[in-house]
Amino acid sequence: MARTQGSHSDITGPRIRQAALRLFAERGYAAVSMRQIAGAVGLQAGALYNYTADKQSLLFELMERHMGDLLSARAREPEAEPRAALEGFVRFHIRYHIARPEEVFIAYMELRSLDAENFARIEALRRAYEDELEGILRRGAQAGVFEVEDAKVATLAVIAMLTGVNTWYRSGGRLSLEEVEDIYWNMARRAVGAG
Amino acid sequence: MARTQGSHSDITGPRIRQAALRLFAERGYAAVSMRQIAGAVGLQAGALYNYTADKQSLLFELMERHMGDLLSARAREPEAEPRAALEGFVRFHIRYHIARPEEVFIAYMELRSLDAENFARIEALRRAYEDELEGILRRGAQAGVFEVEDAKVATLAVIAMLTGVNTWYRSGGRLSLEEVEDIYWNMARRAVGAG
DNA sequence: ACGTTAACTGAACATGCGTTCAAATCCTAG
DNA sequence: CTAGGATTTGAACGCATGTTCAGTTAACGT
Repeated sequence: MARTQGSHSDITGPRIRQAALRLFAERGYAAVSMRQIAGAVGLQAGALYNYTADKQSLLFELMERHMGDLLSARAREPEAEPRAALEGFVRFHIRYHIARPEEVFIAYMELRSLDAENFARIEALRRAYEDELEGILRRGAQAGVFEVEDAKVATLAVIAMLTGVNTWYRSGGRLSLEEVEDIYWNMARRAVGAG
Repeated sequence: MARTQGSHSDITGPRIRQAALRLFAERGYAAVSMRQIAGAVGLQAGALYNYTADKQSLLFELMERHMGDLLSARAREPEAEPRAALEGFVRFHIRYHIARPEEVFIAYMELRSLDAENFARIEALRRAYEDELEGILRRGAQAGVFEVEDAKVATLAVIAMLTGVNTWYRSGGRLSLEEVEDIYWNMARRAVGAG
């Protein structure tokens, strides 16, 4: 029978994923070796293969988990009419992304490190997330509360603007999370013509 | 005396830089080998070292040249009062970045592949470019024609929004460069409260 | 106390890396 | 035509890579 107590695998698995996450975010997937990941967890490289099929799967699972978590967290947000929905999306995005800088960084810098099949799967998840905002913008435009010339472009522009927060925000800095949310909400709101 | 005609070095140097640019943008610095760069130009790996001290310098020079070109092109733009200056900056940024997707991609994805000294130099150039926009926003805010709560954040938000165009724009696509410029100008303008 | 098995080590494999350099090749100047 | 320098080759260097696997270790259920 399998060991149910004291087994290291319940602990080692997450520790490996966390070390990989940190190192991939810091140095990039291609620049990180399996030996470095193993070393960060106090293992030999061979031991990693009890937890992942190969290096590529390790990256893919990190990205898939992140995108999955993002989408389910988003699904738990309440629905609302366009203006409130936009505010909800903006605040959710800022909060979620600020809390997970490493996952966000990887999910979007290491797309090119995925093989074709894995890339397609992550890309689909990303598109699903973008569709959330695009839907809000389209509904708002139709209702006449937003002014967007091109919903697709506006979607990508707003997401790019919001995600940019991760390039500079550091907790304990000059601005609180609340203040950052407010600033971005005001800019996003005005950008799509919602007075 | 040095050969003045028919010398390959005048041709080979640029060809190496262009191949490195393409490959670095496509696969990432760490994932590209000197042999692959040489192969793309029809050379053996050793020949590259007539043109660059090492792989790191090759990357640094690509990035430094790009940032230098960006800053001098920007310096050639006419000055204007805040609103027109903002429009000028937005259109310039969109135009310049759409024309050089590979340079832009590298200059901002491969910062972490630079050693400490090279990183500091590129970072300084990037900051100088950001200061251009920040100055415009501050002047406009002071003059009461813009409404920005935090000039630094607004600067980074607008630049992130504009640079995001490179993730989706493809020439020959649905929108012309002119239309893209217009859309982003309208969004940026409203985002900073310039009616 | 014992046998079972999950967890891990440590060495090995083939391959690729960045870089160096003597030798070969090519082209120009005279 | 030849001398000489610019340019490139091709092999070699030491080291790192991802992955495999027989063997060791240690904790569990019985």
